[in-house]
Amino acid sequence: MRDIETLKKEQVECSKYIIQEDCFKDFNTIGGVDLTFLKKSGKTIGIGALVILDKEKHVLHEHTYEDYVDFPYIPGFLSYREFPIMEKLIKTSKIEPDIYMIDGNGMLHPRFCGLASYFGVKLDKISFGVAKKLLIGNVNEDGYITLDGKIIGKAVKTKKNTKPVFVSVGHKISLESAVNITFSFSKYRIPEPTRLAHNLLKNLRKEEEL
DNA sequence: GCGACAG
DNA sequence: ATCTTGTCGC
Repeated sequence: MRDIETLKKEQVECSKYIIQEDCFKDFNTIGGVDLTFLKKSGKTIGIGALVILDKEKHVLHEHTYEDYVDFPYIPGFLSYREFPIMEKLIKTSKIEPDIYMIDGNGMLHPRFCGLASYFGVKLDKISFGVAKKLLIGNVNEDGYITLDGKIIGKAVKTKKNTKPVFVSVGHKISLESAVNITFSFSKYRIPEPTRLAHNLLKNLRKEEEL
């Protein structure tokens, strides 16, 4: 595994290519991406899931991809643990969604390059992140999250009387659109795309462990 | 050194 | 994230 300082430099470099504007006029499908991990004979295995929905929240396609994982989880470096499988996941999918919703952060990151942005820039895809916990930054009264004087995301209440989710730009989309899409695909606290991807993995595991 | 810390 | 049952509450 590469040196942490080298990885930091790569993240800073990658952040320079992020486009915070909508590179689309409209879209028809959105794909939720999530991963789960398990141990097999001492080795860590990761399984990625992609669930594609239409605007009516109807599932159009489901796909999974499994492989070994060597990189550990280090806050701020999630990309190096999850991206390899995510890349294979979408490249082996028969259907490609217009936009990707990733379980994690985009620019809401110490070096403005979280998993959703890394994914978008590396694969040249439209993407944004939705995280369940705040990684960094300060939330103001309007929900906007700032870091070094820059707006890096927004705390969004997708469901009343519950904790917010943290939305941020991944690549080729504006924060406003990412937030609007998050709202339009929310039924529960976690928006449907990533929630269903998570459930797919949960059920997949329940079946093969019996 | 202390505390924080996506999944 | 994962290990884990029932249970209190909207």
